Amino acid sequence: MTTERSKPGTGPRAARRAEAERNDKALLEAAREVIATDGAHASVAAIAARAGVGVGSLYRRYRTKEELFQKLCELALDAYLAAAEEGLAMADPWDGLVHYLRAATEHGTGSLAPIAGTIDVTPAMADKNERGEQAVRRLIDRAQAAGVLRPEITVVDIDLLTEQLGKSPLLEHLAAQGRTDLTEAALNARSRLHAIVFDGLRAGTAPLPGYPPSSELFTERWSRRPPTG
Amino acid sequence: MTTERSKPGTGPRAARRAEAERNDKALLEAAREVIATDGAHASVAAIAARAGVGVGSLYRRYRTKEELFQKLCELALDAYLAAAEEGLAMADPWDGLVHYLRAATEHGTGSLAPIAGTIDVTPAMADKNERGEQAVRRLIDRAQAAGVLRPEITVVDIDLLTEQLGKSPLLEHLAAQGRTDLTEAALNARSRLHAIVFDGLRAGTAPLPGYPPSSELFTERWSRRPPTG
DNA sequence: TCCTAGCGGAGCGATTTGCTCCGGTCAACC
DNA sequence: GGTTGACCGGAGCAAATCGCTCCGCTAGGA
Repeated sequence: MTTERSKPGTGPRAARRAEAERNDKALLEAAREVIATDGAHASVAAIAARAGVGVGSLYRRYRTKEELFQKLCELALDAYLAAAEEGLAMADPWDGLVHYLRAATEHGTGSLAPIAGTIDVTPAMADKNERGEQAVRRLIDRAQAAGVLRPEITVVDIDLLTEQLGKSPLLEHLAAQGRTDLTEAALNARSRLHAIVFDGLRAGTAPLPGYPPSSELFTERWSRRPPTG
Repeated sequence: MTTERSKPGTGPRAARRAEAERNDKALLEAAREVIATDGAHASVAAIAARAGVGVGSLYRRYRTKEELFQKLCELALDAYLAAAEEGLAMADPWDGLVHYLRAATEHGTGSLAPIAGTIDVTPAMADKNERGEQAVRRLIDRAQAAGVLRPEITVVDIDLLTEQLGKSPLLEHLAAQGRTDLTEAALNARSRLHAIVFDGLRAGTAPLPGYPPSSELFTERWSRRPPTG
């Protein structure tokens, strides 16, 4: 990961390096939060301020705003993939699926959907997305084979559900207002909603209405640039 | 409603009046759509353009951008109240609740949540909100008394659920891209998700986790102005 | 003591904002 | 046919905000 020249790790300027790394983490998290509340209009100044660093430090690490956003997406896709694989590692198919859904919706990475279409899709993003999708597919197949997940549910259904639940207007709004005292209550409220939805996913109820959604619904969103401006 | 001097209704300048009314309708619908995609940053120019009118016409009807947004909120609250009363008029308690949820989530009025906190709450808004809340409470009580709705669900649960489902990132994004060809497929996909959630609301499953959410979660969002700027 | 990697943020030009203001249009009257 | 006047669309304004550059400064290592 690091190009080694003259003692890395605990090398000469190790303290600076550590600070830089902390700043990078803060930057990425701040970006997620600001995008969650401001959408694609999120400004670099707001992101830097929230991270507690100067805009200069931001631009030393990312050549452009778009590059930062792309990095953010790649990390989110990594998180999805990791969550799906953790779910697959669990013995119970239902618990595995719920584990994935919880991880994918509760970490806040779903909030960066608004930047879809405003940045270019890097090869890394496409690859990570592909691998994540396959893992989720396995998760679904396994749960349906065990008869615990409604049989007519598709990957697209789950993807759309993840996106719908990943964004929490309430939490984002409270965060923007600085009402950290209500965060715990809001998290509790959200977990109740999610529990309702998970129960709705269980097999045993009447078939869903309509037809299985096409995967085009998802791919088209990222492949196009915004509508001519 | 109109100050009558020299024949109103089919009066002398009736044609102009009709055009003005059409413009007003278009303006309100355009505002909803633009807010859905751009959030609170939605610009008056974008709204006017989407409505197909000049900004001048917008400002003749609303003295300020905030006034337009307030009107929009009042209309949305009217729609909620009407939907709840329609639900109460239905014989079956479950069908009545689902009717309300569908109406409240599918009309797109939920998308204006992002402007919460950016505009002042008018007395009319507070009143309409109060009456709507009471109607929803009756809807919930009735369904729980009939044993068809999970007994631990509260008004706040339902309000949060309405907000969560009211915003459709997929539909808004496709609309922003002008992909009207995919709208029907997106509507189908959304109705499937909603069906899943409605099934999750039905009585007969294990109790929800956590504790009933406090109503403070909702009221606080509207009562405060944004965090000092 | 000096060196220098990395820092924060003032400031740049370009863009976008909410809003005003005015010339043009068209149905209704004389 | 000419006049009127309500209503329209959008050019244009000052102010705010944008992405990004640049530079003076701080603080650890030699």
